[in-house]
Amino acid sequence: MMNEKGDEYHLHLNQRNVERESDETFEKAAQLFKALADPERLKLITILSEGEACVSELATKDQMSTVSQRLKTLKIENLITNKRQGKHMIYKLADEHVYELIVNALEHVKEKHGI
Amino acid sequence: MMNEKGDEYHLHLNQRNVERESDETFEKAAQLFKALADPERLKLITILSEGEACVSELATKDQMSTVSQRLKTLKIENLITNKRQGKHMIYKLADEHVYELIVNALEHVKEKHGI
DNA sequence: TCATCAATTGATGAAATCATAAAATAAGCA
DNA sequence: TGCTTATTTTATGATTTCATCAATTGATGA
Repeated sequence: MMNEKGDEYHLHLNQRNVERESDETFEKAAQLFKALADPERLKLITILSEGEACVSELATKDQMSTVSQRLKTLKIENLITNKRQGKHMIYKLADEHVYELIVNALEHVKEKHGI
Repeated sequence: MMNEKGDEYHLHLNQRNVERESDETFEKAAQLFKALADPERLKLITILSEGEACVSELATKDQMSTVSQRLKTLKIENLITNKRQGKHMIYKLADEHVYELIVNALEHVKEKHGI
């Protein structure tokens, strides 16, 4: 099959705007996505999008440690924050922005995979 | 330290809307995020946001294989599409939606990490 | 067939995940 | 204060999953 100009093909790109973002930014963004790259962590965020909750509300007794670890992962990426209230540690979303990110992803998934 | 109601704390949640999303959806969304969880793949998407490009535009000769693999990862998640044009395989973003997802993430990162 | 461009495969090393057990933090009470 | 319980976090190690590089294979056009 032929294309418009024989086999010639080059440079559709408008000379690289990429460098506007630093390597560090890409690195950090990748880490953010990594934190989101787990269905259980996504569930946690979805739950927290309805309101704050403490760890025992988010986990049964035998999942505690695992859930706590997941929350830590999310916290490191500033996706959630926590505060202590007596014996409880209460978690909530860092901001609405976070949830929108996930809603977008869920939409993309439903659209592209046709769920 | 005391909180408002002694040590009592419970259920700030408005009864779980989570189940509106199926496990499958969370699973797929997590896979999507996984595909985005790599700085090099994010760079590729950013480059492609400026226009379509073939593999050799995206890679030096010795990176070809690696770049090709990254593109495949992105394609599996329907983040990019490709078409053949002669010997070249030309890639582009699946839709603008995709890029917005990343822009959101970059914004979050810059805001929270203060870059 | 030869040269170019891209995709796939296989081997290797690095990283994430989960469950278990131990430690930290806070509160209640004698 | 010291002891006990409730809640959450951290450390450890086994397992699995991922990324990368190099080499091979496949596809296209001359």
